[in-house]
Amino acid sequence: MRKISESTVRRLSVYLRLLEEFERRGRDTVNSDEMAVRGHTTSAQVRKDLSFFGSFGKRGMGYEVVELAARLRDILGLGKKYRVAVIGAGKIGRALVQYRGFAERGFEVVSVYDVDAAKVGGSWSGVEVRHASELESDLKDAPIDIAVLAIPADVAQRTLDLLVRLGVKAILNFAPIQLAHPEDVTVQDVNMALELETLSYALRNA
Amino acid sequence: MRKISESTVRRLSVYLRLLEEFERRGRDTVNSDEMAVRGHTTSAQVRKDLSFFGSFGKRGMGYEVVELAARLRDILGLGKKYRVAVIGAGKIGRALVQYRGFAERGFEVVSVYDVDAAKVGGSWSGVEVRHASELESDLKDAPIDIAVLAIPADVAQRTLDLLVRLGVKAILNFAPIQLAHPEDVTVQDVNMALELETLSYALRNA
DNA sequence: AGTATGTTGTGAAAATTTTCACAAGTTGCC
DNA sequence: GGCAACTTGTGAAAATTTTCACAACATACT
Repeated sequence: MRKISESTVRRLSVYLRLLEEFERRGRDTVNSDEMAVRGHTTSAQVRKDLSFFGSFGKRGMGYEVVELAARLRDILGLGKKYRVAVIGAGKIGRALVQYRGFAERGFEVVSVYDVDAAKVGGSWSGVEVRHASELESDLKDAPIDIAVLAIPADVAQRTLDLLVRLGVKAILNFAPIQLAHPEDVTVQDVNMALELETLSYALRNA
Repeated sequence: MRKISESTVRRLSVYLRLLEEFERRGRDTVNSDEMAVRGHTTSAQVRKDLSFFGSFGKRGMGYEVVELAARLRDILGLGKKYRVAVIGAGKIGRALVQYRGFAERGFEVVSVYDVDAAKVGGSWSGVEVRHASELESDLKDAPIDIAVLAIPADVAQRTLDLLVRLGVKAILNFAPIQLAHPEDVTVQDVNMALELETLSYALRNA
């Protein structure tokens, strides 16, 4: 398949969010223009994005909400459950474990790791906090699909290297640092400093 | 000034993070290639990004770390302090108020708002939790620069409309929904579902 | 059946972003 | 001073992404 750009994938995710809202409201069909307005894009862009994967609409009519949502979930790989490990039992780690949206979308947090003995052994919303030293043997017994790095910047690279060595291919990184990683490993950064600085730039140049 | 792309602004932010690390380590100079490797881009891209704003390097030598960092802070508008209000005293709101990186970069959280009477009146790290109904009069007395939306999706649009009416021009949105807003208002979305789905897509198509 | 209206899917054009490639400038060394 | 080694800054080329524009359908109504 032709390489799909990250922008397109992110927009598909946005479209899916809208479709889910329409599903809840019981709407039957939607057209590309409605999706565009909500996604801050254009109807041509919506149709082009979808066209990379097939032809899901009906000329003159638009798209069936339920069907298109199902197609998008399939395209985005949301058909299966993912096992997630959260590394770092600080505030971000805690907020993530408790975040309902995670489980709703099939991302199951199976364990939390930390180096702080005071936290190890506890249970957060039914998820056990384990010592970081057990990560290696745990992952050998029961591999995970996604690791969330919610640890300080100065240990993030080292931890990522370990995770890569243990075969993890997808990482959600909250540490405010750019991590080096092999090509076949996907790293998504969530970086508050970056978002704030983008706002700051916008304000300065308003 | 020629319109600068959001990609460029985000990369500048990434470069700044690296420069700050080098400042701490006491490094004097850096060249475009070192910045490129750490920012997952190319040296030509680094130089092009900087060239939109001026010419900060010295041929044959690279860039002075301290000077370039200062220039980037200026470009990104980090010279001034920003007054931030957090709307929503849930888990995300709490994590944000306690997040040190915020204050470090000159983003001062001046208050937190919620509708839950049980939370109102409390103090989080010295920041008072106030009732949402006071937002309007508070902002008239003491305007804020940035509002952080850490509230459920179904009240996010309504709240954004209010904030816009009160003159807020920059919003950091944690609600998993695309918000409509005037052109002169900047909205930055932090959307976990989106990041997870990007990872999911990558895993599926690995 | 024919006409009017609406909307998709998609090549082609336009716009934007990234990469290339090299002249110009800087330092260090002999 | 002259030569070698680097590295920036930047037009031009290449690649990618977005927008345009319209033929191809689909439905509803008379």
